[in-house]
Amino acid sequence: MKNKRHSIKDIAAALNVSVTTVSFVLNGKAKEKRISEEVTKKVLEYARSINYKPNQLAQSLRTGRSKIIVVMVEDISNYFFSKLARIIEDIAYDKGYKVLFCSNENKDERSRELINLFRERQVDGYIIVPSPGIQEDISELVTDDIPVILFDRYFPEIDTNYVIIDNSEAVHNASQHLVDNSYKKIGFITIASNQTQMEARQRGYRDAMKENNLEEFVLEVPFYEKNTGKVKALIAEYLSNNDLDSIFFATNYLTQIGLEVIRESFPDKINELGIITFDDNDLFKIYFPPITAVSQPLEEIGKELMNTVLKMLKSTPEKPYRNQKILPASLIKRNSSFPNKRP
Amino acid sequence: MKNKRHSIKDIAAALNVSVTTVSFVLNGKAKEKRISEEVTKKVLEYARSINYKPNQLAQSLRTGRSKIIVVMVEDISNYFFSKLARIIEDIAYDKGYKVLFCSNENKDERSRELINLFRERQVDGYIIVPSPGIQEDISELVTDDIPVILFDRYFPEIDTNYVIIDNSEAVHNASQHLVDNSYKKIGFITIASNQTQMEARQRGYRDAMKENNLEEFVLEVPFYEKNTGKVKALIAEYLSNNDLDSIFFATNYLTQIGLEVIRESFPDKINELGIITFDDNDLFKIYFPPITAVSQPLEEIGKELMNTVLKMLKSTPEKPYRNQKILPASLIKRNSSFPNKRP
DNA sequence: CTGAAAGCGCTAACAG
DNA sequence: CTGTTAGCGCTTTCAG
Repeated sequence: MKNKRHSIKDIAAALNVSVTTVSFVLNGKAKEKRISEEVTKKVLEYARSINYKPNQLAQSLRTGRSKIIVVMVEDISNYFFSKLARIIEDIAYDKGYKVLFCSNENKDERSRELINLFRERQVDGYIIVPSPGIQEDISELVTDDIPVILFDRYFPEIDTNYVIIDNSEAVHNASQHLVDNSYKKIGFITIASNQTQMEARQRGYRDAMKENNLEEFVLEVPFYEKNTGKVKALIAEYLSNNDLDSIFFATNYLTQIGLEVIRESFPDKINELGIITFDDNDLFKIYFPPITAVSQPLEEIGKELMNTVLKMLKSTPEKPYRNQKILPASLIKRNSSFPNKRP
Repeated sequence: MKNKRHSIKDIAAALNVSVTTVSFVLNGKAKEKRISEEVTKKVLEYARSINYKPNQLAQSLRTGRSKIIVVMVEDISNYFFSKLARIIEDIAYDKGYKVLFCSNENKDERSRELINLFRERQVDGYIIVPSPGIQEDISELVTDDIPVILFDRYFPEIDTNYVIIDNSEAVHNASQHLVDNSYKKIGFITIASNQTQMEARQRGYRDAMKENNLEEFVLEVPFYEKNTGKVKALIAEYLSNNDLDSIFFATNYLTQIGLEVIRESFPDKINELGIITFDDNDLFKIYFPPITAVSQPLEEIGKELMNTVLKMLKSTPEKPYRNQKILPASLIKRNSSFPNKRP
């Protein structure tokens, strides 16, 4: 039952035409190359009948396109990225592309390794969440006319395509929402980072506080301490030193750690503290209390990203396809940000 | 700066040797083919100096190996699978393989599509979480001598490699843990499914109940109703009809839905109901109460899977590499299963 | 309208 | 010990 693969040559031989003709027909160039209706049909039918599938490898070698797109994110096991991966996957397979996912852990070293790895393997395009210091590698891709699009964050200094969300606006709105619900001492826990997305978020918070004449309480957790108990200690200290009535977590995993701290050290506060988190998670909905979250439009981001690379793939270096998209995020209001809905 | 790629021919020309020599040297066959030390060194050094990278595509076309492994899971955005993906990714890149992740949604149709898609693209090996009815497609892969390994569940009828965990044992232990903590009316909420892993889990529960002379309360949620509010209704109904003192959720997403139901319809019960879930999640740790979970050894599963495909890739049809591994799961005990640790 | 043939970059059998 | 050469399967130019 091992149906040996058919090649274009087999078809040509069986039908007594040349491989050229077969190739033309199969690539939809019959009209253009003015192949007779008759032959065209014959080839098409025969190809169907033996269930001919072109050898992608050979095709790639010849055309130089691998039909592979790389999606490099910070951590594929992160809720936000894995959900997005699911969406991108669907679009890609639909369009005949394969997608390689990989995680750079927000480290430049690893990002570089991965980019080099994939450059060697003639990947067609890159969708990247860039780690802080890889502008150079990114611009190299750009100058080499390799389709690359950034998302989640970008480098203002270099002219690339990107899809991001309006972080400052989103955080600004969400902060205002806390103010509207009469929270007065609003803390903002974020990562010490000068990446665009984190800076924008902090700006959104600070602006909102200023507009409302409220004091700013920002805790910047050093980035390299991710995963360590030190972050917990820092947050715990921050919480006891400031008598906050609400907290805004600027990122997914800080929320997790923060909630852990609250659970362990201030369990009674969980039902009075106002809480908002950046990036939603299925489980926040069912938390006690359900947690208000800034939610990124995953579906839209995924589509925008894929459509853009696809278009870039089709464009020429002379007239490149440009797309720098800023999408709005939405605020999903749950009990954790309404004092009157507590406990 | 656009450093045009170097080919093996360039090297040969530059060094005045033949491509064969270069190829042999570069493939580490210098010794075997008895190439002189001198030439070997010369080639190696020159290759280094121009930063030569072989064209994988050409190599693949020639050798028939793409160096790509497919990992097909139910849903890559599921916590369990995405964490695992992260582990597999690391091992694969380390070994010079690329990994393609894809989600079959536990649907046969989609599984088949994907398998066909990848067969056309000469993928080297498959790591698969099989949907219920694709035994045939799997055995086809097996009889065609294509490395495939199943995990999470398997088909007893066909002789494949697999990596699974001891589901019945794990659930049995966990159930016993509830009994030991003096829960008497223990409910078991699962999916109506005859897949091995679900059957084993239910068996583990039932056995434990029998051994302790406790009544069995099983709710089987029809599979196709995943994602609908109907599941919620079923669970709500089940909970009001049975005055349970504890619940065992047989799967990840049932826990989420179940907790949602409890939150919405029986909020006061959250602090008395004993709760255990199958498959951990970072957020269960910080829930109120923290939720006891059966946790699969992700790291081990990932390693076992990758090592196995890699070995299968190296083995011949005559002496295939066999590996059917059953790993133990562990119970992470948290407050939700201790009546005395509840407020 | 169709075919011959070159060649993408690499491997490996065969021949010195 | 090293080189010649025939492909892997496909696309595409050029020549009828």
